Amino acid sequence: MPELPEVETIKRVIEPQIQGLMIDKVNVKRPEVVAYPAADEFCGRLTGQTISHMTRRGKFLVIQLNSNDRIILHLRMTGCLLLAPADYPEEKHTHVIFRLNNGMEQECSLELRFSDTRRFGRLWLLKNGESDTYSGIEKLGTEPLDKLFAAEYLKALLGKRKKAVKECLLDQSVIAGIGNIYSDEILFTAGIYPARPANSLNMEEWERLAAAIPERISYFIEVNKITPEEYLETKGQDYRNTPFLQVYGQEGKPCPKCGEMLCRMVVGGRGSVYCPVCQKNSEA
DNA sequence: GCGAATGTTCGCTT
DNA sequence: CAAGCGAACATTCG
Repeated sequence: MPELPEVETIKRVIEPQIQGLMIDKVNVKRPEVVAYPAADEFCGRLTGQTISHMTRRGKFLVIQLNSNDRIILHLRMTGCLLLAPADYPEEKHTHVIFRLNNGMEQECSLELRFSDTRRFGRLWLLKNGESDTYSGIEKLGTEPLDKLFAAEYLKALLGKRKKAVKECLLDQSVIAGIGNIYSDEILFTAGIYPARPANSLNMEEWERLAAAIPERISYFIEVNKITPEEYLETKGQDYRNTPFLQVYGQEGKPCPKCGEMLCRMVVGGRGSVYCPVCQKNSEA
C-alpha cells in the first residue's frame, strides 16, 4: 500500500488520536514481523510506555515514546496500520496489537493494529539513544519535500549512473519515499522515458524531474486526504486505488495529455507504464 | 494454474 | 570490487 504519500496519510490520520496515550498491552501474534528485538522483549519493554508523537521518514513510520524509546515501522507491500475501538472486528492478517489506555473501560479502549497480508512489513524497537543499525532508516536519502531537494542534488548523485532513471528514483538512499506508483507518475509529469540511462539526462531534464518530484508527492498527499472515520470504515485500504493516477495501472488507456495509448514495459524488474509520445526515448 | 502485485535484501554471476 | 540480476519473503487477485 505504502509509498510516501500513503504513509504520510496514515501518519496524519493516526497521530493526533494516539498522542499521550499509554500502551497497556502489546500482543504479537506473529513474532517474525518484529525484526528487533525478540518479540517478548519488544512487548515487555513497551508495556506501560506513553506515546509522545509519530513521525514519518521516507516510507517509515516512527512512534516516539516519552522515554525516548521509539518504534520504527515499515509497511512494505501490504502492511496496514489501523486505530480501532477494542470491540471493532479484527482484520484478517492482524499480527501486532497495541492496546492503548484512553481513560475508558478496557472494552472501550483503543487498539492500534498492524496487519499485513503478505507479511513483509517489519517493526523495530530502539532504546533511548540506541543507534538504529537494523531498520535501514539511517540510510535514507533526502526527503522529496525537503527544501534541499533540487536538480543539482539529483544530478550530483545520479548524473553518472548508467542505470535507468526510473530505477534511480526508487533508490531510497538517494530520495526517500518514492515507489513504483509515484516513480511512473513523476516521470510522466516530467516527460521522461522511464528506461533512459540516468547519465543521459541533460540539465533541463534534471530540472523538470526535480520539479515534478515534490509537485507530484505533495499533490498526492493532498488528494489522499481522508477523515479518521473514512479511514476506519475503509480499513485503511481505500485510498490505495486513487482515481488521480495518470499512468500507473492505466496501460492501454489513452494518455491524459495527448490521447495516445499508454504502454507498459519492465524497467529494473518493475512494471512501468508510460506514454510513448509524451515520454519519448530521445537521449537528448 | 500462472503471473503479477504499492518493497527490500541477499547471494550469485559478470 | 562493483554492478547487475534473479530469487526470496507470503498471499491474493485476475
